[in-house]
Amino acid sequence: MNSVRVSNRDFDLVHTFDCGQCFRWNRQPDGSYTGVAGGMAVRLREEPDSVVIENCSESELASFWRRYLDLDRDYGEIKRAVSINDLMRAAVGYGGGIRILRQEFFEALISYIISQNNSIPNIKRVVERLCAAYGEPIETEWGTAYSFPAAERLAVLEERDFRALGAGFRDRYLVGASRLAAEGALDPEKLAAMPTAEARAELMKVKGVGNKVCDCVLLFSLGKFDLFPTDTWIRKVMEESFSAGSVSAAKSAGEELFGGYSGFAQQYLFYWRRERDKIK
DNA sequence: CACCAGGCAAGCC
DNA sequence: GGCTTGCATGGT
Repeated sequence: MNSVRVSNRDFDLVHTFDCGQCFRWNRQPDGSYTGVAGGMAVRLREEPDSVVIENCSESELASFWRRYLDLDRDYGEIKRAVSINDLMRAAVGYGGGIRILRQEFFEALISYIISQNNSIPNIKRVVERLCAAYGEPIETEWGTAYSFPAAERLAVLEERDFRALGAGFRDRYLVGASRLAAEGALDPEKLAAMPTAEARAELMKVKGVGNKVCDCVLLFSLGKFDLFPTDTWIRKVMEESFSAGSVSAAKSAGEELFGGYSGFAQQYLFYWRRERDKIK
């Protein structure tokens, strides 16, 4: 099996894959992470001076994984820029190996619709069932993996099919979003090219996509780093540390404080605050 | 049993 | 614009 080696500078597998931005990267007993993207299944492993990507060729690294893993961005610069106070220095110190993945648009859209009023373990469970039921199988050395289903595949489903996967009341949103995407009404390249505010307005026309889901999709799949997705955890931390209590106040405060680095700051804060709560 | 989980739409004001 | 309520499902 071929593998490639990349720098581990500002890149930690636990931080990146368990910070909450993605739902389909799974930590293995040996500490490696397996996942699927771009129709490819790979395994990442940390070594003392590098990260090894297994089941990946140099050309696959160059054409896909380098961008997906955001390996060409200078996170040292980002971390300096968002370290505006003691809280942010603590959060950056805690999750300093986070990289914002460039996830595929349709996968992010469906996953974050499922995420609303849901718990992360349950989100992962439902997404995994969706892939096992409707994705393409990929045979690997560590078992059968499944790609995230194409929009065309999900567009023929009915509400009851999503309900059978445990999606609950989000079933009708998933039907609608899948059909819109399959029709080409949601073109990720067009959305990516739009100014952030316009892309938000466009994506929020989808039923089941509100402020928070919209921001997560645009941040985690289209690189709209000027967004500060504000969920219960971020609202909490902004209330505690920046006295911005409401969701809208927290979001605008975050975006004013961090500007084009809002998405990175949000992710350091989210990971730090949520892990801190877990330990207690 | 109640309450919460990476919220949202609809119905009010 | 902002506020309230119901919502499938699984966990504590």
